[in-house]
Amino acid sequence: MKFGHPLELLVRSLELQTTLANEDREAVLALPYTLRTLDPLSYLVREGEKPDKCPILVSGFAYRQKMTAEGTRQIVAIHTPGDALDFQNLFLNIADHNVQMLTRGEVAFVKRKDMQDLSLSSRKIAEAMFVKTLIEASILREWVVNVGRRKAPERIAHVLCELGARLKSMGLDGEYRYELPMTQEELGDAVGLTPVHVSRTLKLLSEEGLITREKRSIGFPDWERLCEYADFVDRYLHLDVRVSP
Amino acid sequence: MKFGHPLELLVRSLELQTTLANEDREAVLALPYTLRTLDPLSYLVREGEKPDKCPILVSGFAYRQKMTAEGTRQIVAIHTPGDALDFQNLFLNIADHNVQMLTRGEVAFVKRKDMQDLSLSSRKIAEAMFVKTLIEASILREWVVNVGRRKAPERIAHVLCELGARLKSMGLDGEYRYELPMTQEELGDAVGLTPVHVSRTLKLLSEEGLITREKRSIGFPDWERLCEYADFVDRYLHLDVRVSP
DNA sequence: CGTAGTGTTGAGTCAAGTCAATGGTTGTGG
DNA sequence: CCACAACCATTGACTTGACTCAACACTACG
Repeated sequence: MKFGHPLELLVRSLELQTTLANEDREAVLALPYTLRTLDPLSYLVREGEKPDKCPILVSGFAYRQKMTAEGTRQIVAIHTPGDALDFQNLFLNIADHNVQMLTRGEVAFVKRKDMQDLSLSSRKIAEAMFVKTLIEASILREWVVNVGRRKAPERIAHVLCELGARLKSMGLDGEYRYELPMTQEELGDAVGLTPVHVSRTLKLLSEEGLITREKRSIGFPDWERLCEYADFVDRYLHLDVRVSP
Repeated sequence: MKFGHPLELLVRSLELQTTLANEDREAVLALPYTLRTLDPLSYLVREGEKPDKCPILVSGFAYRQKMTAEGTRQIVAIHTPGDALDFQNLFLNIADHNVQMLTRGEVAFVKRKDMQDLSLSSRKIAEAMFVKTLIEASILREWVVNVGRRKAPERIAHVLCELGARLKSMGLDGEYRYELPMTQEELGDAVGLTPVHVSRTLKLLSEEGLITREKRSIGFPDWERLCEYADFVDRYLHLDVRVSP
């Protein structure tokens, strides 16, 4: 999929929940930015730092992460193209977690100041940003549930469902198949399991016929059944909910 | 601790991170509200519903919760007096989780419309609300880490630290002792453990001299040591961070 | 005084972790 | 173009942290 303007996906993402006026769309597309291609593991935000730029993911994947004192890592969010990676930093001065590239990909860096001005100039855009933040919080709540209360197979199935639903909502991948953008170790860090157990669990899921695998490409022979199995209900993604005008 | 006005704690809470002008403070205190005393388990927000009022916790404790299909419960947030319990609903139309009273307490209900008008009338207040939302998201990220990557003793110690730090920041309880506002079963639902294991773990923590217990009152003989043990670093609470003007 | 809601403790089980060896891929540099 | 290294995934054997089931004690309260 090709886009004329790197920020077009951001607009599309904002418009999933909010209706923007033409001038709002244009204001977003008029944002000055620097486009860079980054390798996996590149840091976009570092815990403890005060960032002055707002990165927007144009292609590839990124994730949010925190380390424990023991040295274990927990991935707390996965980001897909079109996601703004730090509305946070517009209003909080110190990053409380890290943001890194998951795959190779392009990022548009917008100056903190320009982003602030944009949100000040249009109430619609400010609202859209707020809504996006609320949805991120909603996803975090579901992750707490996932990690706190579901067993390994359901837990992994659940993130597979979430990723699939989110990719589909942005029109980013085929219907019932996508390329998992991470290693099993990273998947484990996202769901609070060890890589070994992730491997065994994926094997189990495909033995049950819930998924098919070919390298890192995951297929979903029966999407409904998998959602049922994983206790995946997409309400928390607020994909179809238009906010009142 | 006694307050003249039920919404005074909300103002104080907002002012932890933001500096409000006098007129902003007065605008908040001028909000029309209905004060009600609610029993434990009373629902303030129900998943799937579209709420038309914005509850603000005046006294007592509340929590956010989601149920899995299996019937297990996960508590995803605990709220202390002064917390607004749904800025969310100002901008998202369908609740994706439940909010309930944890203890008996008072709640001021503000009309959704009045709250929206307030956020429209003052940029400072809108910003303060946004900041509060971002901090809730930050706490959620730490909860994902807690539940996903820490073992039972550290995990429970961590929430004890968090509650202590938050209560202290609002001047709501003694220095190094507070009354735990929940049963061990509820504590377990907050950290993804069974009540039996919570009981054993609390016992272990007090045998290690990390906490003292008397009924539900928890004491902290060596706060620093407990924080160290629990890997508790309060940065994610953004307590002392004033946002730039 | 009985009952319901808590918290505690013990014994046994099970899910997930640990450690370790093996095999497949990819990419790189001689 | 091959050899090697680095990374990733898989599998087996064993350990352990947390769960389950069950019994019992304590308290508050009608």
